[in-house]
Amino acid sequence: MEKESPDALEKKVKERREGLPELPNAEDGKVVLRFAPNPNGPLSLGHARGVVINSELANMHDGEVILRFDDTDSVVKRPDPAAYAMIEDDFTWLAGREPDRIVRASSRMEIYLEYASKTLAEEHAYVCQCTGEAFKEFRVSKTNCPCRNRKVEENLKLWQEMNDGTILPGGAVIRIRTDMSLPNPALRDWPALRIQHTDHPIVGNKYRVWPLLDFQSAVEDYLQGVTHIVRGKDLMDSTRKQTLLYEKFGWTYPETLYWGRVKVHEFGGFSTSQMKSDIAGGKYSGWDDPRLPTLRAMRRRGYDAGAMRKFWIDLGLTQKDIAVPLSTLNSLNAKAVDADAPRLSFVREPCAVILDISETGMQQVTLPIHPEHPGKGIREWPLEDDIIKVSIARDDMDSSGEKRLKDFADIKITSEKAAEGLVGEVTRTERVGNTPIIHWLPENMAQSAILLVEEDGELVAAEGLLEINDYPDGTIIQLERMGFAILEGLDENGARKMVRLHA
RNA sequence: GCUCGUAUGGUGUAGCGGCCCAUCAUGGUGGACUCUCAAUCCAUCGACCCGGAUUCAAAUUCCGGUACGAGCACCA
Repeated sequence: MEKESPDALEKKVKERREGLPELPNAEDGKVVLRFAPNPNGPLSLGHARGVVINSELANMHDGEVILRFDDTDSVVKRPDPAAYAMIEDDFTWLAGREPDRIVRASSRMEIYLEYASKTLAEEHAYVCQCTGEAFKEFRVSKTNCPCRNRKVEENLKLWQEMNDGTILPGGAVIRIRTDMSLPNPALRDWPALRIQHTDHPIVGNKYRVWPLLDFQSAVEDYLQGVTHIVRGKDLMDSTRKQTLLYEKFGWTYPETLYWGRVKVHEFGGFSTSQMKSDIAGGKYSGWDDPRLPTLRAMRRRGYDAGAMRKFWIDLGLTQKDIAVPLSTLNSLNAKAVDADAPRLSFVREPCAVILDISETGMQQVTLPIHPEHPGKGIREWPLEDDIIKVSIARDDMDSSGEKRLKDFADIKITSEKAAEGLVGEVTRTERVGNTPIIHWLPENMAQSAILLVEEDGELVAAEGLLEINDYPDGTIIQLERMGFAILEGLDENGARKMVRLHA
């Protein structure tokens, strides 16, 4: 009765792991992750990895994701008050749900300062008044800095002076007392808080001493009960520094995973601060300028959140530094968007051709809305007169000879009338041979339109004629022979506006 | 300089000592289909950084080398 052959039994098929690997030491339902951007601008494609990985991992383990704004620096990476809401919005769009908790570091300052004075009181830290230069020498020579021996009372007094403004920025810093002979120089008495008198965009001048990332993040992860941290491998030493602090308090450090650097080839050199100044300088129209790698810009162009999630999940969670072409994302996005994208004809830089169609006997042309989904219906282009005027793209005029107007007829250009345009002649309506197919529009089906497209870094508004349609704004369409675009209202001249997505 | 990390087809990725003459995706090539330069379909190309060691058996473990990357900020 054994139906399977012994061979089949031995040859079990090896399963390929789908999606992300399971989190180590994860108890379903109790996992807490966090995504912690600096709110100095909206999220970009690079941040998307953090949103996707963390939210996906939380989904897999029935856990929570915290969106934490690490806004403790008001000098180097100054927070943008408008960024908080943009980031929440970006997060929700990409993750497909809202973060379970939202934490703003700047509104938790009292807590951080309390922990800071506690580390001082318990001799886990000290006030260091050396200059950065001076301390660097102690660090490389593995020698203790003189401030290290200060008594607790003295430290507390200086701490007071740091907080009341007596000590100016740069005058002192709080260092965690680790061990100056540690082999890894990055860990030797690392700085935890510094003085900042620059007003904070959200909380103003209320605080004079602000925590650095390693301290703020360490304390907050503990308070929030974060169980797993996924971060860039450039933060490996942060993990080590923070673990040293956790040990002092008797806390257990979360499981930590790392990813390597990713470079998306087409979006090579964009940083949030660079984009910000370029927008201010008028180089870009705003955060949603189609040339930018921000989530807002990509969303505006028609990128699908699910495709973007798949993109990052497929790249996985490895520590390799990788460079991926945008075409990989585009390929996933095309798959996500194609089935719902109605086909339309767009004639860029149109030129008119006069045609006598009386011999064809055709009164209308019918085309599918989507060639693979006939159920979506058809498009009908009425051809009302014997002499009609059609438009074809200037680019399609380049080569001479016959052309086939898609789904209609083969034509050839016979002459040119200065006023009216070109004059053509229908040679046949049936499809024979392989006459090059071009797309076109009859005059009564054409409305003026512009297509916003990036060409060599410039945003070009390509003028042309779009097939008349009543799809609402935001509809992703496929322009036949050109690629995907999204409908976006009317421009100042009343022309239908489109933004190009990708091929 | 010190410390840490990574190395599988063009690009990503799976692989946790024998199911591996290595997975999947993307890409390239050829073909089929198609009144879109899209989509679909079929076929095909193409990789375990190098050298030792352990083992009956290594992409998988260990050691050394090389390459690349990161940290050593009063940024995050």
